[in-house]
Amino acid sequence: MNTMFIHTYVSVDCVVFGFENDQLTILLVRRGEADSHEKELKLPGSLIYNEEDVDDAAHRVLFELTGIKRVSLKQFRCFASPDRANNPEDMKWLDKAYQPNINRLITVAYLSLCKVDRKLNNISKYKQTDWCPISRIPKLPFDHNRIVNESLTEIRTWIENNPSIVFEMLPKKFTISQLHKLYEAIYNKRIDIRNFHKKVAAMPYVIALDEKQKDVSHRAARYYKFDKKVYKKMKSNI
Amino acid sequence: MNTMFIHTYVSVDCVVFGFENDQLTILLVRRGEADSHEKELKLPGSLIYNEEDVDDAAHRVLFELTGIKRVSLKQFRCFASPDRANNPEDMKWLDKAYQPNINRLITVAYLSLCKVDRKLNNISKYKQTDWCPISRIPKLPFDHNRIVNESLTEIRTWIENNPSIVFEMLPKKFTISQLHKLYEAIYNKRIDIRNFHKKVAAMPYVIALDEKQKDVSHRAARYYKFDKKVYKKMKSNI
DNA sequence: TCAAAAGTGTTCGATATACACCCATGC
DNA sequence: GCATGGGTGTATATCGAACACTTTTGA
Repeated sequence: MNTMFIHTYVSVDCVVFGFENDQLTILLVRRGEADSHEKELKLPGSLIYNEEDVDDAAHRVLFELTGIKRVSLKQFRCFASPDRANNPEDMKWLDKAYQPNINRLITVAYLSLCKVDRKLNNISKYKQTDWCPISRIPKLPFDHNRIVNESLTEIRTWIENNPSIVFEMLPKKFTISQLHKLYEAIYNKRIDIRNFHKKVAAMPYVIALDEKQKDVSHRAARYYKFDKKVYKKMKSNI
Repeated sequence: MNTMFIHTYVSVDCVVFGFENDQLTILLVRRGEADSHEKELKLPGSLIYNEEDVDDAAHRVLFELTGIKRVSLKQFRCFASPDRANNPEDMKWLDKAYQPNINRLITVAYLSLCKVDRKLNNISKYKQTDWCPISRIPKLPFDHNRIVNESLTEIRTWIENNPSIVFEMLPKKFTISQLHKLYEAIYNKRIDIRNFHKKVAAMPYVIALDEKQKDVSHRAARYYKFDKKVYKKMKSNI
């Protein structure tokens, strides 16, 4: 056996964005099994199986987390530095979680979006999951902090290519204000609200509903919904 | 040893674009060693070594091909379908070129740009290399045709993020007409020449030289050059 | 009546698009 | 003098950015 070439395990790691309290948040899971006392958080991920494509593995991880089968996912980079998994803590965890003597591990990073009010599958192998605001991401194992940082620029280019994905972070019925704050969080800058209204009015796939907010101590905001069919028709007409 | 998870070799494959006869071309290499009678063409690539990052492996492959150490490279996707390397011909080639019993192989695809008049390292392990117009790419092994197709959309987003890279496909001195035809090839559409002149005039890093074409049977075109320093300074001022 | 957030138009500058003729050179 | 490609300007449409007040509601 020629040992000159790497023969390695491959994992996927998913950066799942949500939106809560006017902030982008990321879904983190506790590393360690149910009975473990490990406290450290990490990105949800998994080694990939035999006979499994990386895209399928990422879908599997997200299905285990959220119960959603057809989630939007974007592969954005392979991380393969030889020393990305040689921290003693990380190696110990790999030994325990998977098997001993994983000498090298490369990972393929994915981006995904999710509504934070979604009931997560805490019954699954992830004993605990947490939405963590991006301004307060703790030190994560492996190169997960780097992955998170790179995902923040990826999310913008993704939205520019496919504006429909932002609605995956909002409830089915949402107000312009919510959408506005979401855009402000994603681009990390103030966006003029009047220009924003115009921008939304130019999106034929954002449909005004008759319904309004109730029991708010100020003028009630109108609800809107995202219409997938209108979006697809519009996109196919380009 | 848990065999549930893949334990795989990893390769890099490079789609190197050039520009010749008003067409985008891709650099292909003959599969098979010097003494082989194999005729099939493939993308240049290599398994990655122990202790080597994928980015480094891609740089190594391009250095072997072109002799350029600091070439621009963009990782754009990991291809990991379980059946991407199970064509008998491809498996036979893997056995010969690397070692027997490579049961699975995932690859990380890179995009790069090169001047076609560059002297290529035909002395290297690639016995023969060919610039092949993208309109005439033959059937390639593995999923290399798919990789090429996806690279064509990647090159545009790359240029939009970094307009300086197109000059890597042109000679040091070039005419507006060459640049114009290159943009037309990349975007695969006609671009109005007067508007294009304005666009170039708005690029402070494209510098007019005093020199003009000689011995052409029409009005001689002025030469221009790309100024890296001006580009970097401009970019840092954003 | 006050606090708090919703909703609404106009102007300006920059940028992209459409479009046609004269110029320089070699043969 | 003609064929070939080089080089030039103007008018219009579109898009993004700046900017402030009135409306609705519950407390």
